[in-house]
Amino acid sequence: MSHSYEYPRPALTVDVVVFGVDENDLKVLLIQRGLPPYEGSWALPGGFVQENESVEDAALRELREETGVARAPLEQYQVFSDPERDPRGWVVSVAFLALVRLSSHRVQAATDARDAAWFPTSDMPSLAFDHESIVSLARERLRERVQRRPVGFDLLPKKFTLTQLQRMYEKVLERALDKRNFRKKVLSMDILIELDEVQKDVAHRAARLYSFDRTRYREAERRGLVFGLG
Amino acid sequence: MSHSYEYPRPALTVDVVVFGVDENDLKVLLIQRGLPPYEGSWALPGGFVQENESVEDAALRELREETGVARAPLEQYQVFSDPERDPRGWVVSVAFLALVRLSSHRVQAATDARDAAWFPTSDMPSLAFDHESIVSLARERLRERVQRRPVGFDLLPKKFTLTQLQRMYEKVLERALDKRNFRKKVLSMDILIELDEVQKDVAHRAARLYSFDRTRYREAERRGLVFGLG
DNA sequence: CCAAAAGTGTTTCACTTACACCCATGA
DNA sequence: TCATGGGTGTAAGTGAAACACTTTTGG
Repeated sequence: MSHSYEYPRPALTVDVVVFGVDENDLKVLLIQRGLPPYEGSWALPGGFVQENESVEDAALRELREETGVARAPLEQYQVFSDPERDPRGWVVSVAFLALVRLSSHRVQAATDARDAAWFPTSDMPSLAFDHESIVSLARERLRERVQRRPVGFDLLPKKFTLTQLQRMYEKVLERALDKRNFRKKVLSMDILIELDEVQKDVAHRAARLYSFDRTRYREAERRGLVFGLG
Repeated sequence: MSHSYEYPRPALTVDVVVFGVDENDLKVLLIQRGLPPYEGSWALPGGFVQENESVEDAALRELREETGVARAPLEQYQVFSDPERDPRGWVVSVAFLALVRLSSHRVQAATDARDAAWFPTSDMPSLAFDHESIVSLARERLRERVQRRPVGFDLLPKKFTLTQLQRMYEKVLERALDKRNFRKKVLSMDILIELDEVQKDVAHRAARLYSFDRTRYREAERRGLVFGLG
């Protein structure tokens, strides 16, 4: 390693794949570009990293600026650095995935973006740059992640039914799960709080609500629990 | 995202944590810096990414230049971007891990390096920059990786005994494994070729040699095998 | 009373774990 | 002949998977 100023430097960006789920779909938040290149195309939210911040800070900042999402668990998962990936020249991007409660956020187009909207993963427009590969790798990572870490709860409302939890897993994993086995397993981990509350406004028997208890999760983990679901 | 030339740019480097095992230890390849900052300190091999290459290319190139290792499976695992991490200023680094057959490589100090040597992970010097965190995260990743993907074979000679395989796992995972269960499991996957050859020059019964067959592994995977060991 | 989803246990099977002795070889 | 690691099988236990009916509620 020599003196850094001797070397040409890339532009450094972050791209964030923001996932949410509703009753029907796993969705990704996209923005429509307001500037060239790819003006008018849909793309991932993201932008340039600044000198006084880490890439994590930059991803959070862009998330706030472009989508109004104030805080979300973020995870860095891959650097995209093919020299040809950006027509403007040498632009290296760090990809993140973020999980949000779809219900709690109203999206808002911001700087540089003409529009912002949620798209079901099953029906997405074609994307600018190499953003399609970035999204498809993100889905892969999310699938792995959700099975081994209790991150799926970040996609649900704070209070949820076991059926909502199961549906979320089924959408992320893209396969059906057995109801009884699923419930048995989740409950046996002892990481949920059973609330004295049930669903409202449903045209059938109201389901019990639960919430994820991170403290209990950490305790269970110390006692030897290995989280695994799906 | 706006025009990239409007933005300040970081220097971009790669750092490679090269792992090897011998009969005694899990080891990491380090170089002793020949230039400031941290002149004389031990550090990870690595260097600046060039404009016409991806970070993967850069990692491979640095590996070749600094250690003589021509090809090794490389995996990107984290970006380190704390603005304070490098006293020279804004230097963002992409960390890789690489697995090599210790026996097949003679290390050689190269450009910018005063010396290069293998250190047991249990007895490493203190390192330049944030390289200690980079190494400790790499060990974590290696542990996860080796249990879920057949990458450990890259640390062994092409022909190995089941005991060597087990010892390698034990060093990486830092725990003892049961001999009979380990053998049963590995062999049941049907991904090894049992050679008509045995160990040479040992002062006891010579063990049978095996080799890993990637083609068979891929077939087994298509048939539904989920690799898991340890 | 009907539609819709909530809620609940048992059996089977596969896999993991624990465990100890004889064998082959070279010194 | 001894020291050193090589090589082997079984039984018990644990966790995963398959599977269907009754209950509650609102409309």
